[in-house]
Amino acid sequence: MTAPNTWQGVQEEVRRRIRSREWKPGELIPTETDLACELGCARTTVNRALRELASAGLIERRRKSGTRVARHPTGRAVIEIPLIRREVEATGARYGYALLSRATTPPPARVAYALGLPETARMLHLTAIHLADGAPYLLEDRWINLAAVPGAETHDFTAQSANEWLLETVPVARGELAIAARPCGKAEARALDVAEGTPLLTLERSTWGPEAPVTFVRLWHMPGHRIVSPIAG
Amino acid sequence: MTAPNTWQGVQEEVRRRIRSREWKPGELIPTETDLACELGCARTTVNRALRELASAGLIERRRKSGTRVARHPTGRAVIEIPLIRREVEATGARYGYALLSRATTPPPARVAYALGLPETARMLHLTAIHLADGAPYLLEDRWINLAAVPGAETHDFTAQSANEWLLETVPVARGELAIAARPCGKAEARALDVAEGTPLLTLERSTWGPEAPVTFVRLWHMPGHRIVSPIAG
DNA sequence: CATGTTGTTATGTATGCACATAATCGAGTC
DNA sequence: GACTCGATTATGTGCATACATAACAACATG
Repeated sequence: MTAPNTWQGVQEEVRRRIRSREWKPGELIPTETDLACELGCARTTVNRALRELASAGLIERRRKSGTRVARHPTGRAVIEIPLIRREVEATGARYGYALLSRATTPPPARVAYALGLPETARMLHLTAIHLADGAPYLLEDRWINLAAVPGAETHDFTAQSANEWLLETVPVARGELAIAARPCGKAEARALDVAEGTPLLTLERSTWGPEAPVTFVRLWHMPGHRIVSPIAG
Repeated sequence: MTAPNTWQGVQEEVRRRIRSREWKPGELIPTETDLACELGCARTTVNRALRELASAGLIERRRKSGTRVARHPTGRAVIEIPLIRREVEATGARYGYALLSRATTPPPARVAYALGLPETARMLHLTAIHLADGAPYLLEDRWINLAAVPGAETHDFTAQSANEWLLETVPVARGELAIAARPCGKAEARALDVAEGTPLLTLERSTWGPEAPVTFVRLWHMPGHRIVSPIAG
């Protein structure tokens, strides 16, 4: 084995030794210093290679104790959350958007709970549909916390989706995603032109700004929709 | 603002400037050298901070052109894929497992297609149920490529789930995850004790070894199951 | 005008060194 | 024996420097 001399090379070599069971799960691997010496590169280089492997979950590191091969390499899938418009356009289809309803009302319990807001909070409730080549693609059911985004009250959402407007307007600090399968209700059936009760994939996103909750949105996908992503390992 | 002097500090400062719109979306930010000078640290430190921000999607970097704030900060959710046993035990419940069926048959078209195998391939078909405190938790419908994992043919899967055995036995190179909502079929209804047609969340995983496809598995979750994960941003 | 050639520049990476930090081990003390 | 406290050690990080590489720009040449 010639010296790789790049952190990618080192990483590949370590991956190989793990795959080939040369280093078994749970086993301690050589120290950074030893590896650097063996592979003929600097410790910094080994460090970077191992650091990324650790964040990928392939190895576990603890100061002083050393580095060991993860016992149960817990795979992780990274799901990208693009703009819906981009998602549609990426399939080659023409994107369309229409606002279906708009109202300022207190949130239902499930929304208030998800955002940690009182049920008396003033919120803007929007429903909108996203189209691909004129056909329904996605139904959006959104609640915006007016205390956190006062501008939303006067903004016109008929041309641009709340999705895009919020991204441009409000800095997002953190969020949470929940994926579930739900039966299509009456309202969704009408909007998506689907039989009531059809299993639909729904995504729920809660997002928080630096201080206050910003928005909660439930997205209803069309029947058969799949979220696909590679698994890192 | 005192000099942070750590890459986390630099990162936080950059995040702050982006959040506060001091650097606007699409805008070019100072070069690493300039930032290092301004913040009173080495370029290496700035580089690390920016590198991680780029991989988080908050900024976009190109050689020579420089670094700019991402126009549409594409959030990403990281879904952990733990051992099912661990997932159950993490809820505090007692884990149980039972093999339901076992057969060596050629794969149906959808499985062959997902793995890129001919429909004449020899595969081991297993169905099994995972229990939490004795109640159905998850139905597993698995296909194993016997050409890639010959040992599976003689292995006894009544005690240990294929999930765990494969993880310990076969090195995994890459995989793909697909999430969908499906109506519960007749067989699933019987195994999970759920009404036929109920919307169920299904996960499909295809995994490949260094050379050949290893296994395809479809997991049927109980009604109402949610996959929850934080969104990085 | 089209096209290649050469600089310039910002990011990407490797290296040697120093010190920080956390965890572990073992000696010494009560 | 239990406990405290330091020595040891592996990882974590910062810095200065050097060179690599990609991309853009400006110039030169047919």
